[in-house]
Amino acid sequence: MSTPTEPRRRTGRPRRRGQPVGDPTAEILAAAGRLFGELGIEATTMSRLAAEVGLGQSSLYYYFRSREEVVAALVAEANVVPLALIDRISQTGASTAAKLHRFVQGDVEALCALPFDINEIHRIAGREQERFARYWEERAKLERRLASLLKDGMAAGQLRPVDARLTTLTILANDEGTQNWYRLKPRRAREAAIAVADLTVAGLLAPGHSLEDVRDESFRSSIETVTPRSRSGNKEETARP
Amino acid sequence: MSTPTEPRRRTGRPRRRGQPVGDPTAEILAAAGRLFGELGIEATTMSRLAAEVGLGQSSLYYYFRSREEVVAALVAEANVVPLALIDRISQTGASTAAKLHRFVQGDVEALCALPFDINEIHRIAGREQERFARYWEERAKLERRLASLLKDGMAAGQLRPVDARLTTLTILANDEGTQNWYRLKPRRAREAAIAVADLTVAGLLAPGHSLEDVRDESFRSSIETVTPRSRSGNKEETARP
DNA sequence: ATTATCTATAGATCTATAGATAATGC
DNA sequence: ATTATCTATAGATCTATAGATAATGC
Repeated sequence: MSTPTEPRRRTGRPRRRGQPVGDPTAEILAAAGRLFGELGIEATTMSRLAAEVGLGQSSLYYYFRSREEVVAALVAEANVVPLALIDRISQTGASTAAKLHRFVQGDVEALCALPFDINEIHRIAGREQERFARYWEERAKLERRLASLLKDGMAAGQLRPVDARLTTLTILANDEGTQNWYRLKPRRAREAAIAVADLTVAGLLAPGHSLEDVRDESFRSSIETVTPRSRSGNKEETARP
Repeated sequence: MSTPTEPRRRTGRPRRRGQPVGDPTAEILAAAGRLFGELGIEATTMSRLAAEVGLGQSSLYYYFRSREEVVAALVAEANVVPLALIDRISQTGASTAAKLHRFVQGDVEALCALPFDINEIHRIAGREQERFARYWEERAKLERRLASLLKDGMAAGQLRPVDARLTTLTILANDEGTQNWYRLKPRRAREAAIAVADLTVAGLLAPGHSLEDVRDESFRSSIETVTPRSRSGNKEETARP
């Protein structure tokens, strides 16, 4: 519970095998994410998770009250990255279409960088609406942001008129569906992310606007932006070239 | 094992509670599909499934060698509907864009009509490539069909030039992602299916072609086609209005 | 005799708790 | 004394099998 700034010495009975770490909470969560992706959430047991971080099974209960709590901790993270992404892009001075292009590409890449299947998270969070109220609030926020982006674009005449809400849900669904096939394949994921962004933007541009122009603007504006969008939420990933 | 034409009398010890049925295999599979969707595949136990069809848990083993076999039987069905759909549409005389529109709309609707989460099926089938070889063959077939449809459209100048394979995968991923949000919500699913089809086709049309024209042709051609695309693969579904 | 079910249960997990124990810190 | 681990285990499942049994059919 103290500051994790330095690799501080910890007391307590030593582990039977394996290196003592600082606060293992983060390590446990990272391992859980990996295993959730590898084996599926339901199939990941506390024993397996403990083995992954070099602890005894029961030792996990020192850090998490229950298995459910581990799941909840990861569920909580799922909407954070896309929300931060759309916030950051919104502050940009780019045109709506370019913003949309950047969002879709970034969202697909971010989802693909998650170690677990976002669709499984949805399913689990969906089964217990109250328990995961926070999750659904953030999801709703994300939807509102994206919908208002679309409305801006329509008002400006850059996007053709569509049902903003329905299109929002479709776009997010597309991004998530793509995750299924390109998760943890950074190179192909980037390629796919651009393809999805192209398809989405081209599908929404009003007549007389060219996808090429939007792409150019999107890539240019994403370079100009200060940060190259750190994917630091995900330690396991090697940076793509 | 005999012909299921008439509600034939069955012998054997009677069920403790519940109606005797003809061959319960189909009923078991239908119930399994429903439960897989409701509880998730991993969380569906043989006890729960047995209860659902009014049998004792161990009686299921008279029809299926193992739990895995039940899963495999449902996995096997997942690609059948979209494959049949693209075959049927291909034989039509419509333009490529209209065919594409019809396929996407039909695919989304068909996926949404499945009682279970197609993404979960993918995950399970993906984990054991050899065991589900048949599944992946059919999937590959579906991809080939769709890719060649796209190539036709590009050759005819109706679609803008894109990477056919990458776009194929993107389209299928989009359809599947949509399933996550509209499964078992027939009305909204239809609306969403049209939205996805619109977005997809608009995103691929070459300059000078209008989405409106394609939509008109798509709807017209789908009415002209003999069958209104029975969804008979899925007995539980009530027809939508 | 054959069939389709049932009851009972072995064996394998899995979660979560109780309580012991080996470190460090005071 | 406090902390972080361990060992051991209760209690709850879950899958799959063995073997009994109540029907029908011959």
